[in-house]
Amino acid sequence: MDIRKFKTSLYKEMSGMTKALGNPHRLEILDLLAQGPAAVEYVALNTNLSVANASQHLQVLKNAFLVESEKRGKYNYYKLANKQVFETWCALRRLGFIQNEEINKLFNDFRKKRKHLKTISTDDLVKKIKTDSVVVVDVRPEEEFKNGHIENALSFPLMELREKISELPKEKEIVAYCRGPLCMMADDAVEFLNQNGYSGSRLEKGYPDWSAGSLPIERDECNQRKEKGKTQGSIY
Amino acid sequence: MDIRKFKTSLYKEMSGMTKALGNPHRLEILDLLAQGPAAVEYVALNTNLSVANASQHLQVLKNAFLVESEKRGKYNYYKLANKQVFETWCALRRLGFIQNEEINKLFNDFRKKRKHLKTISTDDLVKKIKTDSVVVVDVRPEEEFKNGHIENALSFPLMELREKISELPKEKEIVAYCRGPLCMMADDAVEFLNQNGYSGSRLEKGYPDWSAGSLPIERDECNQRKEKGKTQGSIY
DNA sequence: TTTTCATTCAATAGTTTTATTGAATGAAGA
DNA sequence: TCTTCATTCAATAAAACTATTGAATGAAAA
Repeated sequence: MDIRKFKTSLYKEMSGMTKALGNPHRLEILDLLAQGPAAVEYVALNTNLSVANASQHLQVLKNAFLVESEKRGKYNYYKLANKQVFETWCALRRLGFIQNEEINKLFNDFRKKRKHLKTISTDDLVKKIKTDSVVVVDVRPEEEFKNGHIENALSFPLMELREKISELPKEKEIVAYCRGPLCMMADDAVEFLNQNGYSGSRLEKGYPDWSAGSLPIERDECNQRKEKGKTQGSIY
Repeated sequence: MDIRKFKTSLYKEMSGMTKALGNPHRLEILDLLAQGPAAVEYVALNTNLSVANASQHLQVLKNAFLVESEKRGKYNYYKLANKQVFETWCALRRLGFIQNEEINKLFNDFRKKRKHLKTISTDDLVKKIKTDSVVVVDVRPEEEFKNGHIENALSFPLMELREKISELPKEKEIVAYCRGPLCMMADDAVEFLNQNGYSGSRLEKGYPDWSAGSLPIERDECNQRKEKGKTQGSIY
């Protein structure tokens, strides 16, 4: 039947996309690329994959039109193909938390172990920024900060927080944010801040969610440049 | 590293869901279940799968918490686990059409072959219903109509349209709708209507989209009942 | 030109997914 | 009780996916 063939082709083509999403590493890669363009080695470092393996996963995502690549100098930068990719990932993330008890448990158990850290919503942060009652701190690696960050946020990469913490004011609330709800960098930062007499809290979601909500951001002009050997892997 | 383990578990758990979505038959099943609860045999008939195979795919979806099942009499009815499942499927569908040229091509080629059929948006239909200038016709199988349909729509299953067409008024515009944008039943209906001197057009999306948009629907009171041997497979 | 090196390619073995088949289950009806 | 039959289960072979390894590519730098 003609219509059967059509439907078979259509759903098959659709599943090309969903198949590409059906792998834990590729989901993690998408979550990372939501921060901005990244080279293969950076992706590999931050996802605990070998370079060859990361490259292959990136190619799978590329063939499914979920990411695009662009050569800059000797690096090949991959990024999400468009906003809808991030929105779809958000829908999946939300679905996971609603439907899968195990995901909730994993998440809550992990966060509880690290004390009860204060969390604030995007709306609350917007209000607090208006009254100038908070300092917003971006704890992601500097590269990601440069690719785009919440307006007026300060870059305090988690790795450098120990050395730089004294630059922060003790009398203001410090709101830390990171890659997103599945990222624990902001939690680590808040715990460390609280231990040192600061009043810290974490933004519930991360930079990509903020940006997707059309809230004010800033971007480094010359984010093309990349110093030799400067690539800093995450500690995880 | 502790955080690495956590992330690995989290993304792995998430991929349980996306893996279940990574198969063309299961996408088609989800699209079908968006119409309402359906028994295994009905799913099998409408997706061109063997009963055993359909059952297995349904179980995969169930283990991923995407669908739920409920025994009624001797039938096992499966349905989408919640609204977010449909919303996620919509996000994926949208992504497919935005990103995948091949999907667009498939779709447009197929529709062009069947003449240029007039399509109207949900908003337009809402307006036209207010001015009472249209007759809305549900061309899905009767079972699906009974599970829920657009308010005041008439049930004209595609299979019975030929016999029942004379019951429709020639002076009003007839708007046909079906399962959704990937379903071609409404197209078939409109083509047949136009060939017979009616002024037909198809609603762009389908019943589940209408319902998800909180637009007015009706539901049969006694949709539990199912007459023996009444199960009508689609013609595809 | 030669060297360097980020990335990709190609081959492979191990694992997972898939469709098919026929049998088993078990609830409803006779 | 026995029969019916919608669904699930179990086994299997074919296909697809995955991580690993080491080599190949090819553009930038020396």
